[in-house]
Amino acid sequence: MPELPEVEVTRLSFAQRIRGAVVTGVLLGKPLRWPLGLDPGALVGQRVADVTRRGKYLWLAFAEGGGLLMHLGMSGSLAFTDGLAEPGRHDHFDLATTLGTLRLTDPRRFGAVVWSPALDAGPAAKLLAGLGLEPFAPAFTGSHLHGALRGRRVAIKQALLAGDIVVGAGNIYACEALFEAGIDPRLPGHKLSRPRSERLAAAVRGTLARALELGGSTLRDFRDAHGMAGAFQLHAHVYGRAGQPCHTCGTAIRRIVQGQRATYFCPLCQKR
DNA sequence: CTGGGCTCCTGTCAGC
DNA sequence: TGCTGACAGGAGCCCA
Repeated sequence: MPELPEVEVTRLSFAQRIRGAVVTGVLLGKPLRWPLGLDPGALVGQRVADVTRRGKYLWLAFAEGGGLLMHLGMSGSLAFTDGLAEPGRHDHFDLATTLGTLRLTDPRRFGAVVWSPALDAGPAAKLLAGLGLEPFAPAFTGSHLHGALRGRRVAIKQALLAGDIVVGAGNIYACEALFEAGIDPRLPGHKLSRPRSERLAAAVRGTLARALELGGSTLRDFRDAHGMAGAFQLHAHVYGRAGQPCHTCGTAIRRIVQGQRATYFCPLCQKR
C-alpha cells in the first residue's frame, strides 16, 4: 500500500499531535518484520521530539535520544485510538502516550517498528544505508538520474522501484510517472537519454507531488491517522487499468510482469 | 557490482 | 456454496 505519498500523508496526519507526548506504555501484538530490539518498558517516560520521514520509513525521535524507525510495509497504517479500544487481530503495535495512543495496524505484517539509538547509527543506519535521493531534494535532477542509470541494464521501471537511485515511487507511482514521461517501462535503464531522464525526473516529482495533494491512493484500505482516505487512485492513468482505454490515445492499457510485480502502461504513448 | 528470484503474511476475488 | 490459485501498495537477502 504505502508509497511515499501515503507515508508522508500519514506522517503529516499525526506528527503534530504526538509531538511532546510522553510514552506511558507499549503493547506488542504478533511479530512484525523485525523485533523491536529493546525492552518495550524502556520506552516508558520518553518524550516524542519529532516525526520525520526518509523514503518510506518514518522516524519517531525521542527527546532523550534514540527513536523508533517505522515502516508500513504493504498493508500497514497508523492511527490514533482512544486508548481503550482493545487491539484487533491485525493491531501489532500500540504506543500509548499522554496525548493518545498511536496504533499500527498491519494485516500482512511486512511492516516494522525498530528501536535505534539514532537515525545514523544502529539498525536505522543499516536499513537506510542504500537509499537513493529524496525525490523533492534539489539534488534529484535529470542529470543525476541519467548518471545513476549508467551501466544499469535492468528495465527502467525496476530501477525506479529499487529505490537506490530515488526513493518513494512504488508500484503505482513508478507506473504513473513512466506514463507521464512517455517512457516504455521495459526500456533498459542505461538507454534512457539525457533529455528523457529530465522528463522522467520531473514526472517522478510531479506524480508524487500530485498524489500528496490528493491524500495518497486508497486502493482498498489506506487511511491516514484520522481515517481519511486518499483520492489519487481516481486519477490514475495506467495503474490497475489493464484493458481500459488510454486517457490520451484510447489504446488499451497493457499489463505485464516485471520482477514479479505488475506493470501497467500504454503501448502507444510510452516509447522505448 | 549487477541482476534475478524468493521470502515474509493475510485477505480478497475470480474461476471452476 | 465451497474450494483453489492468483494476486496485492515493499524490500531485504541470498546466490549466480
